[in-house]
Amino acid sequence: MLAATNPEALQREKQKKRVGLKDLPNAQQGKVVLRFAPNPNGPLTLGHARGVSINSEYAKMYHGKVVLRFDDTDSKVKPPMPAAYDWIESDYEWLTGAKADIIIRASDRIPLYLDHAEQMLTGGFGYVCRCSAAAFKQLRDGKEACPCRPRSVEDNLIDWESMKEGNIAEGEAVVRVKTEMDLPNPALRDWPALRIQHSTHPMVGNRFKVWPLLDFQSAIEDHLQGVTHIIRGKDLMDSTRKQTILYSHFGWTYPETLYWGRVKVYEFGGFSTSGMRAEIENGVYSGWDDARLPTLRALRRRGFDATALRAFWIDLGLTQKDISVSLQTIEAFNAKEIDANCERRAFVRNPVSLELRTEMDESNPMDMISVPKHPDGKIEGARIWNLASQRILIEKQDAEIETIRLKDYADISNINGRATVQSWDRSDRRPIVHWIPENMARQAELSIPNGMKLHSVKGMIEDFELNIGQIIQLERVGFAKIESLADDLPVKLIWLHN
RNA sequence: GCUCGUGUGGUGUAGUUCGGUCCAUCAUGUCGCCCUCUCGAGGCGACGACCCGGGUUCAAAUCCCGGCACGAGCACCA
Repeated sequence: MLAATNPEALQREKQKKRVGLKDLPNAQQGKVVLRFAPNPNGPLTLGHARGVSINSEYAKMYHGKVVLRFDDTDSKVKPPMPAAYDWIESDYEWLTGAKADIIIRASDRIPLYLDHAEQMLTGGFGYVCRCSAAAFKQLRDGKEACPCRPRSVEDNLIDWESMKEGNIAEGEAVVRVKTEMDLPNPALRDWPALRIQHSTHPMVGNRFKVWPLLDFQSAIEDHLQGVTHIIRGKDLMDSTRKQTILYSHFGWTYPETLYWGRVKVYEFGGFSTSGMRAEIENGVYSGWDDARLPTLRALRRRGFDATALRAFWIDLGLTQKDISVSLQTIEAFNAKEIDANCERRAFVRNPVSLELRTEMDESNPMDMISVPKHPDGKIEGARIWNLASQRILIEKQDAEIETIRLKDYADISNINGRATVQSWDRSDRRPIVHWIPENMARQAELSIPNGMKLHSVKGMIEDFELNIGQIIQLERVGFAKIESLADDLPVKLIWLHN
């Protein structure tokens, strides 16, 4: 019966998960222009990485471009940080493997915005408003137009010139975009486009007295750059609506707009750049690359891989849900990415020294052994261990077990600090432990970020071809990166993940 | 309060446009087993979800109505 009504239902296939990002609406190959527009008030964080990853991935899918735009039009509330421009450019490059196609700073382009503001005034779809913010809000909430609204273009232009000259004090005037005053959403009614700021901008000084607000600057610049698709947080949905009104005043077509929800990573909480900045200044954190911070610089320092990070964000995709993810998931992506490139080394925490009694005989005269750099042979070569000293180190915990197998070497019994070889081959199912010959061991300190704290684990590391910056997998411990190798000091390791 | 948005296993995601191929995908997680050599690795397996209530229909995760929950915006910040 089913066969008659719906033949295909008989041979149902398991469905597949779509891989990669959804198609962009109304996108043409080679013509897509996207943008990533951070505020340069610090380096990029894990949260920004979502924007960078998704925008650059779409650009790749459609052979389009990404505009990296610094939205630095406020020098009072969120003053830009001069060093952050370069940081962000290099963070972007690290993450995507290439520089952004176009890089611009809003603060370099103020005349363009002022010019459009003037067009708006001349065109009669904007006006200079001299009401106080509070007074305007009250009128707006009552759907009433403010007294400045019906003034003539000429009067507006006169005030506009005074604003630009610096003859009107901050807060005394603002340029508004005309909308319907009875719009259901009060946030949209005659929204402010430019305001007066007499403070000094760190990049361009005090050349300009009038500065555009984000909604205006961003709208004009998107048009100037030919942006076809905007991907932004859903907290900016009202921006889209405001800007759409402005676009129709100018006779432009608004770009396709997509949104994402808020992301929280359990281990880090939110990502407030200004919050981190304050904590760094207070000495709570050592710097932007402090291992406890969710900045890209900190993650990079710990050994997170850019490809893995991108893969993680692309897998999450673009949804409007507010989500909480675990760092563990990111770590799983990272482990998959780096495992094949990480050599293995032994790191013995809380080392206990044992005397190794081998009773060398014909069958096993070796005092040199070789252990693979990677268990699957994904990395060529071996680590050569010299057993001349006849003393070995194992972890205290492992020393409490009487019969163990020294990984890649021998089954032993451990009685009163004496390790006696029982068999070279694996003879039973005793636990396998990692170990190192004492003469191959070097002091090391592993630093493990754990929430707000930074734990330190001391131990001895296998001293075989260690290099600064190298990410290794400590056998039975996890991934770590070598931070420093000073001659007389313990090797410094920074923890990555399991 | 007003405006807007979102609800699929512990977490994240696919599927929702055009109802049947979905007793619902994949990843992560948890648990278990295996391992001729990392028991915090690797292999295998199991667990676990369509917010609720109605309606339309032969058939609803998918369409309609009504609830509920959560989130965001309502700055002369970005």
